[in-house]
Amino acid sequence: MDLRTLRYFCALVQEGHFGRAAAKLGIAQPPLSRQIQNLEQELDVALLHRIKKRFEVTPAGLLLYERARRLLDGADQAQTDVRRAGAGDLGRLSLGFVHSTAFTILPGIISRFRRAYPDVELELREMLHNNLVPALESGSVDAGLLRPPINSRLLQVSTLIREPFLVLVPVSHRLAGRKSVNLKQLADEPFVLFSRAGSPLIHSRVVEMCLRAGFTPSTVQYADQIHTVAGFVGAGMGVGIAPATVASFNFTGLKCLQITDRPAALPMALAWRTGNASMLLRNLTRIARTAANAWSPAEPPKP
Amino acid sequence: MDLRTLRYFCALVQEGHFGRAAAKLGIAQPPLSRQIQNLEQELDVALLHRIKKRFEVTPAGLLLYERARRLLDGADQAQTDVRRAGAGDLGRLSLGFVHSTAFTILPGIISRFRRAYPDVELELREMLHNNLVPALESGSVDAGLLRPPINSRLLQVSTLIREPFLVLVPVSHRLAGRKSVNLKQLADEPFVLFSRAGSPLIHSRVVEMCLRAGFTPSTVQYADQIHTVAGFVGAGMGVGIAPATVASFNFTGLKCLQITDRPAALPMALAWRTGNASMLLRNLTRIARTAANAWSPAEPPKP
DNA sequence: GAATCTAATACCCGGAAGGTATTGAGATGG
DNA sequence: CCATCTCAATACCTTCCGGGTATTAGATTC
Repeated sequence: MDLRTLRYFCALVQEGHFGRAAAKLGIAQPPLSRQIQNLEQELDVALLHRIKKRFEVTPAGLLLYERARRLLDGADQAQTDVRRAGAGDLGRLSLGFVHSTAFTILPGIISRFRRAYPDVELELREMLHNNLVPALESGSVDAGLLRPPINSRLLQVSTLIREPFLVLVPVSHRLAGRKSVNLKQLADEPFVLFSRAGSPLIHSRVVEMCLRAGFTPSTVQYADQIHTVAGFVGAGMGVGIAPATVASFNFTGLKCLQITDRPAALPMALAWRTGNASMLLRNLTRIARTAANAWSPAEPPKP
Repeated sequence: MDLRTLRYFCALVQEGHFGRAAAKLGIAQPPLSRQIQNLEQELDVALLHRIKKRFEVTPAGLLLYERARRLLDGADQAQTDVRRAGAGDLGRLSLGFVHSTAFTILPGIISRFRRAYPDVELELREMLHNNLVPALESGSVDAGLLRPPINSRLLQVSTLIREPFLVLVPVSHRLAGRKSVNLKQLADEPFVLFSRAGSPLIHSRVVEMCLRAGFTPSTVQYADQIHTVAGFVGAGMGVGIAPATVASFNFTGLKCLQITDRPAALPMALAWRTGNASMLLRNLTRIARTAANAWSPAEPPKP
């Protein structure tokens, strides 16, 4: 009992006529007659009540017809779904991300991906960097948004955006009126710094760029996240250095100034396991690059 | 995409190994490899991620596996169900019956049939004789329990039981002590008669047997149903003649006497449309005959 | 590096599915 | 009432697909 035979039987029941059913199926009438006979023989059931060169469908035949219809519909559906899954516009994709991406590149990726692939279930999981990397390696997460450097030979990394740093000063600060500033001008300022524990990468980058400018920042306060840093600076506790995303939040009480030293920007990357050929992933990386191109640090996330 | 191919693919996914899957399927390994390749080609989807002589199932493959499992299960189920339907122990059967059978042969048939064929939905429809016959002819009812004569060339009739008639007398009656009675002895009695309108067959039979015994029954009261007749007799309104089933009700105030004249018994038959080869119907007729053999007029219906 | 295991490839064979021609039984219409 | 038409079944042929065996190529293991 294969699907072709069932298709034949359904056509026959629908048409009520061997010749028309055969024509509809694109075959000749004798093969259809034989297939139906074989089916009846295989099931050992009279599906048709043949009476005077015509026939009516027996109750068993009617039952088979209903079941066969459902099976055929299911098979068609399965086929199209599998095709779609293979093309990457049906399925499930889990995307891990570190907290800071939620304010930069992630929203644009999500909305674009959802629009382009509404039938892909995009599972979003906020994770710490150090948990996300092994999750990617093990395959429990398909793709991850996180900051390089990523030291794993199993993962492929594609940098999406590079966020420049900005200097934050309270509105009352002597430098608040300027558009840009040289780091050396901040040598004697009290600093609100990203903490080593909460944001080790940014912490080291900020300290490093200050050292390169010739001074060690004198820390008045540590903070874990960008909002906290901005809040402290806005409260007049000191100056700060933060990724450019901070400008898009419109915090009150502070000004954002460009840095003439042009220290190395902070990259944000998409990472996935090497050899993952899934079209879902491929589509996500494409979408991510598109979103990255449309992203600008000073503006709120685009659709 | 036919069921065989899906079966192959499922086995492969389950075994995770071409050789073992092929062995399980009872075929050699090369044909299996080829079938899977053909399937991938037909769907234009990579179902397996082949990596170093081993493979893992892609998301699309996993989706196909799930769908295929369901389809295969559905096909198996359909096959067994259709076989059962063909054998007559799965399906739906409608049985029409006239009121009077509900106290005689019908209960035994129902309980036996339900026990023997629990998966056949037995649809019971009480109908008037004159509606039941055309319903049988049109096929809207598969079988009918009713009293001959049935004048329809389209229907086949099988008499199940023959109910003798009994005489009913009030307990205070002069004949109440006897076991049997000759009809002639009732010539001058007031009669409670089945009405011509409500029970034409019994009415005519009773009148006929009285005429044959040499008298016309003088009617004191008409009644439509057996309960009413028995009630009136029990109330002392007169004597009556009724089918033997009356004895099984244990009405108070009356006695049931056999009739030495032995008038023709009242038949009850099963009827169905000629040429209906349904196994459901065949099973029902067999059950009905069994139930009829076990039936006795004086006792309450047997299981 | 030899042995072994696994999937893929090459090639052959048999059977099943499809096609054409025909039959035979009913229905139809003049 | 007979000729014709219709429709499913039968007979027979052809083709192609599924399965088998033998072999190859690549990877792992001892």
